[in-house]
Formats: sequence, structure tokens, C-alpha cells
Amino acid sequence: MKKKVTLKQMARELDVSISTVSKALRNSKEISEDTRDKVQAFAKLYNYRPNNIALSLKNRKTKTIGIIIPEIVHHFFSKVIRGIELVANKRGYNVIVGLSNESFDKEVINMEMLANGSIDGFILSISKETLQQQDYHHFNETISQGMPIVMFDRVVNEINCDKVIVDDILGSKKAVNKLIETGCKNIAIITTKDYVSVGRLRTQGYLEALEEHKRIPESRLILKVDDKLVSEDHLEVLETEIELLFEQNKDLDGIFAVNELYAIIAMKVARKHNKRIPEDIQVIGFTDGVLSKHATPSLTTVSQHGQKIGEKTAVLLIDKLENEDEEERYQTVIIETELIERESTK
Amino acid sequence: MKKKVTLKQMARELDVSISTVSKALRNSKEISEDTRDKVQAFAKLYNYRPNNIALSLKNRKTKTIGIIIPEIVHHFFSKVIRGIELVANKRGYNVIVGLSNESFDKEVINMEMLANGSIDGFILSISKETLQQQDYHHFNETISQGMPIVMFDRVVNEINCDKVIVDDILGSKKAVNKLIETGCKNIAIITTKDYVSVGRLRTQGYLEALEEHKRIPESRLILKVDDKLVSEDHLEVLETEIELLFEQNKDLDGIFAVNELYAIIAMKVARKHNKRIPEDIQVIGFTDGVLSKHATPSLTTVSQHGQKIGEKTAVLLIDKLENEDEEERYQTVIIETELIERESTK
DNA sequence: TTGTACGCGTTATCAA
DNA sequence: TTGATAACGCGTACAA
Repeated sequence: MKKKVTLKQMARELDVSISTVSKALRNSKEISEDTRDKVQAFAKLYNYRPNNIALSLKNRKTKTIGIIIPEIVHHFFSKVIRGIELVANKRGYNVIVGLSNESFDKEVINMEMLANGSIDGFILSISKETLQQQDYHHFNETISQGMPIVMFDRVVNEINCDKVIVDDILGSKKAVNKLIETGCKNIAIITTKDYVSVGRLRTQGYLEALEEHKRIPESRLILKVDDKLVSEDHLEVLETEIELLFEQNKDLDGIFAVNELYAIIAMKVARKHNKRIPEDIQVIGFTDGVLSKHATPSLTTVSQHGQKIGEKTAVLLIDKLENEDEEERYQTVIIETELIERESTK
Repeated sequence: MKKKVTLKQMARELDVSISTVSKALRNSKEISEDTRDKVQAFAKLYNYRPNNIALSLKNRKTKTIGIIIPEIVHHFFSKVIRGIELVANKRGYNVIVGLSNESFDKEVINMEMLANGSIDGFILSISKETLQQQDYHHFNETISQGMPIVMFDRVVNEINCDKVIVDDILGSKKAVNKLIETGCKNIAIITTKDYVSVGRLRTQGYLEALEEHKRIPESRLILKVDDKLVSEDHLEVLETEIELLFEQNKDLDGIFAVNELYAIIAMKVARKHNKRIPEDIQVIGFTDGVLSKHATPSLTTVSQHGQKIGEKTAVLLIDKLENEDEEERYQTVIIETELIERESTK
């Protein structure tokens, strides 16, 4: 077992000073060709690599990005991570992941753990509990300590930082417009409670689309699910609520769901009610995950381009890290959504 | 913007030495109560937290685990990460993620990047390219440098390290047995080429199950997919191959697929051929992901308990890290699979 | 051309 | 009770 070799050890072996070794390795021409070659050969032999931690301490940079997300077993978030990792790696950064599991406390603890020198900046999406409690002190503190944050998807206006979001309103309007144009008369929305920002915005898009077509939104067609009840184990609750929606609205012929799971379950219920998709009822979801693509019929959906979101957040963060002196301007980048048409619509 | 405060700064402000501050904060009773209180109050005020990097350098431990996986947009792998993160956090560790993207080079680069002091040990699953090239020098090198590795799922015997795997053979046998017992006469398997270890093992389980029931495996019923062709964009290739399987075997009444995607597509093809599931043909997959759960009909599948696998790898690694002097015994832990019965079987 | 000294932030040891 | 010093591993300004 040959342990990692350090400058010091090599210096001792070669009977020169540490700084000579250091300089020789960095090809400084202060050093004679002779010793340079000797040192480099030795270093190669022992497979020397500078210690990241020592470098971090010295440079006061870790070249590491901290990601805090609510959940990793989730197509959208993992796509975002993939995007972040892609550009981070390309620019010589590593990525360290913390999961808040939708909990305020875990979010805070995780951030504190990483903020003490482990990383250079954060990329994060806010947990539901935090959104509900509206307690954002931990974000403000890290920012005021000089550690930049880039938020994505679940963001909040109160915080002064770069943001990357999806055009939720526009995306929803595209979806609802599609339903209207293909002849739907009674379009329901299955959405979340309003404290989830993306749910609220997508609902708003739905309302605006209807109004632009001179239609009057009807509360009987709006189902706001409390998604604390929609954990893996409580899907029946969701299904029951959607059942009710169907039974109370026999004339239903279009559904817009703010995520793909809601949409898939809506299709299931539709089938139970012997409605053909898309002939009798059309369905559109939000978020382009595996479910949408491989469902039967495959689901028309609003794609958020998670990977692109991730890439953009990473670019923003790294640019900020590498141009410290820059003026303090924060931008909010909007990534366009795209309506991917599949079999669940005409 | 109040930057992070250090021992040195506090020492200067309070007009004491650095070591006094350090001791006072750690409640050393060498220090008088007076100064102790004074220092602690000051530290609290300025929200002092020791710098992780400095601690890492001093202790030669980073309290960080490096994860290298082939792909993160994948239900199984993200479940494993969740499991790792869960126990890692509980035991005071962070988790840093590198993606190999199934490429040998990226795997090597990522490992080198992390091995130079950034982490204390690795948890990883081998990329397909590495498995194919059978070049494992990077694993052996990191191990011989004294950095422990725990492998999971895609492992290889040649490497001397802890491993956590699934009872792939037994899991497959459970699945095939189920098909046999519910009356299937002609059971096909849709699997991968043999260099993917889990594919090979699952195929083996299929063969063994048949033999134990005195059935002779028939090559016409064995479809080995080259999954370099089954990237997101080439699913049609897969579908075509499965079509062929159906057309050449009109008597097909059972399918065992080594992952859920293959199974879902098989169901799709079955429907195209007007075969009812499960009446005319039964289908079982491997890996319990969202697709299985929400497909119609929902898919009977062999669950691998990804989260449990992740938890176990983390326990093994951290135990090893915290008992350095332990004897060098490597274990291979097998996590039991479970057949989750849903609508695609009788 | 090579070596010494310093600093990054901590803690531990030993001296005052 | 407090403080000075060394050490973790590295790079660099400055001295020899």
C-alpha cells in the first residue's frame, strides 16, 4: 500500500527543498533542467498529485459547488443535477449534493454544513416546508457572508440572487391553448395548493388562457391537491379526489395537470370511466419525465428542459465565482418550455 | 456583508491569543470562566463556525464520501444515492457526486479528481464501458493508496473491496417461477449482452428456473439487446427487436424483462398484437421504478430496494473509515429482492 | 539556481 | 490561566 506522496516526502527523498520540488513540478525556469527532470520523473513514478484540501485552504477556493434539492428520486431534479454536473466538471468544479427532503430543518442543517468552507457557492431549489413557513433567513445569511446562491424552479422573490426559472405561466397557457384549439369545452386543472410557487403560477396560466379565450373559469373544474397527502403512499387520496372531479363533471373533455403524475392518474381514472383518450377527453401534463414518454397513450406534456436549467444555473454560479469584482447585478433567467405533443391530445 | 469570522480575527478583537480562543470554544477548563464566557459570547455573536477545510487538512479526514455512478437520471441510482445520503448525513458525512455517464474516461477522471484529498472513500457502480474494457487499474490504484471503495450493483470479482449486490439470480428465478406457476408455457427473456454483469446474472436465473422445472431453454425465446443501441433516442430499435420476437413466436405467453423499460415496451408491443395482459401474456420486469407502478396495467416486478442498497454501502464504508486498524476483511452483502405482484401477472 | 519563510485555519503540545 | 509553536500540504515572494 503506497500512500499518497507529498511534496515534503519527495523533497526528502531527492534531498532538495520542498519549494524546489514545487517549482520544478510547475515548470518554473528558476530550476535547472537537471533537477527539473529528476523531480518530474520522480513525481511521475510516485504518481504525485497535489492535495486538493491544501490547495483549497491556500486559495480559499474549493472549486466545489453545493447543490441542495428537496428530493433526488425525481426525474426533473436529477436532470437538473446532470446539467449542473456537466458544466461544473467541464470547468473544473465538483458537485456536492445535499437533500432537504422537503424539510426546513434539513435544508438549514445541510446548508450550514456546507457553508463552512466546503464549497464556493450554492445552487438550490427551496423545500416545500420552507416555502410554507416563509422563513428565508438561512439564504440571506449565506448570501451576506459573501457566498453566492443561484436558485432554480422553486424560487422566491424576497431573496436577492440569481435565479433560473421556467416560464410556468406561458407554459401552462400553451397547454391550455392547445386544449382549447382542439375543441375542448370543459377543461379542468389539477394543481397544487398555492404556496407551491410553481403550482400557483401554472394555475395562473390556466386562468389567463381561459380568459383570453373569453371563457369563464369555473371553480368546479379547479382541483387543488394538498400534496402533503400525495406522498408515495397516499396516491389513493389523489385518485379519489380525481374520481370525484370526474363524477361531478360529466361534461369534462380536457384536463391540464401541473405534473406528470397527476396527469397519469387522471388518465387512469378516465379509462375507468370509459372515456377514450384523446377522443373523449384530452390530457396534458407538465414536466417531461419517463412516465409521460412511456405511458399508454403517451402523454402530451410541457417540457421544462431540466438539464438546460441545470446547465444555466451552473454557468451563472461559476461566472459569479470567477468574477468576484463584478458589479452586484442579479439576473433571473427564464428557460422556455416546450409543448411536446404525443398521443393524449388530438 | 460580514465575511466568515476566523479564530485569528476573534483573537485580535478580544486581545487574546488564538489558542486561547480555540480552547475557550472547546470548553477547555484550562481557561478561566471569565474569558471562556467572553469568547463564547463573541463567537456566538459573530456566528463563528470552524472552517471545514482547515479541519480536513489537520485531521486528514474530509468526512466526505465520493459517489461515482454511471447515470443519475435513473430511478434505481437516485434511490441508492438517497440511501447513501441518509446514513452519511446521520453520521456526519457529506456526499459528493461524480457521473461517469457510462464512459471509462470520465470514470477515471472523476475518480482522480476526488481521490486527491477531497474525500475519504468511494461508493461506486461501474460504467458499462469499463466493464467492457475490463480495465480496472484505477480501482486497484485508489485501493492500494489506502482509500477504501465500496461497490454496488455493477461489481466485478477481480477487485478486492466491499460489495453490495442484489441476488440477481434468485430474483430472476422468483420471477420466472411465478410465470411458470401461473401457467406460462413459452417464456421469453429480454436481457442485455453478457458483459453487463447484472444482465448476465439475470439471464442465468432465467435459465436455472427453467431447468429446475425440466424445461429446455430455447434460443428463439432469448433476446439479448445491445443496449448501446437503446439510448433515449434509439428506442425504436428495441421496439423493432421485440416486435420480431413476437412475430417469430406466436405461442409466447410470458415475458421476463431484465429492466422495467424493456418490460414496458414489451407490453406496448403485446397490445399492438392484440394480446391481453395478463390473460394472454404475462409480463414481469426488474427494478421497481415509477414506470412499473404507474403503467397500465401496472407491472409485476422484482424490486431491488435501491435505497436499502445505498444505506448498506454507506454503513460499510463509514465503518471501514472509522475502524482503520480493523483486519482487512472484505465482505459481499447481498440485498434480497422481492417480487412485487401487480396487474401484469395472474 | 536553490532554499527560507510565510500564510491559509485549526488543534495539540509544551512553555511561561 | 494563558500564549507561543508546530504541524497538516501547498505555493510564492524574497533571500542567499
